[in-house]
Amino acid sequence: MDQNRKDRLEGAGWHVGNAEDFLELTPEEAAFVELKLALARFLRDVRVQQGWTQAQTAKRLGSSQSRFAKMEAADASVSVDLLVKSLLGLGATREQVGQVIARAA
Amino acid sequence: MDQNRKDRLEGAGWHVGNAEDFLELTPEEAAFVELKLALARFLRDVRVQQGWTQAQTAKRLGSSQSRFAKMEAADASVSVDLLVKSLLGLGATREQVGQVIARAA
DNA sequence: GACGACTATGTCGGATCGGACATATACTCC
DNA sequence: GGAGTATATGTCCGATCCGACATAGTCGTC
Repeated sequence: MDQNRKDRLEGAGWHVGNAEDFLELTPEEAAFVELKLALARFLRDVRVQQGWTQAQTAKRLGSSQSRFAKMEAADASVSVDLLVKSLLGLGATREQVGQVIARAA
Repeated sequence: MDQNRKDRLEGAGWHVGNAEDFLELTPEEAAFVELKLALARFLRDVRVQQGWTQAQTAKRLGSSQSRFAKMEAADASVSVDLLVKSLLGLGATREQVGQVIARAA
């Protein structure tokens, strides 16, 4: 979010924070959800990069469009296991996955 | 395993392979279990480094000694989620976790 | 504004996971 | 060799996850 938008919202009585503030997560919990979000974003990147739809990609992985959508959304019902397995299944390397988690990507 | 040991075993009629060969895993599956093993080893390193027992560490994480033993053993009943959450709970950083995953075995 | 293609959300039944307990094994010290 | 401490293994059952289906929303194109 850019600073202008933040200022406008706060001027209108909103407080702009992040997931940690809002849900009162511990630092570890926050780190975990951010890690999951990073994997989810990378998953979308990989798919879009290859020009596939969610439905195509899900089928390729033996899953469904709806679950794949939840993966990309880092839904609470999606595990890191599933994200990592899916990424590896789409051809991402262990190194890439590590990079994404470490925050470099 | 060093080459001497390998030679001795093969001389005795054993074939020395790896999990992928033995269980006939696909490359992705193999990458996934190796990734899990790397996390498990790191978990043990972190604990030992700090001079704690499994029981102490488990309690600290709100788990049990038996489950923690399974984590360190990368048991099939242990998810990557649990390993990552535990590592973060013990103070490891997201960067460290990423490094461990990215690292060539 | 209807249609088609794509994505998002809600829900369910079966599958897997996780804390707990019991018990087994390994090692040390006396 | 018995006691104490640490780690490993097997099992149970409540909690969570996942594929699937249904359906709702979004975005073009006509």
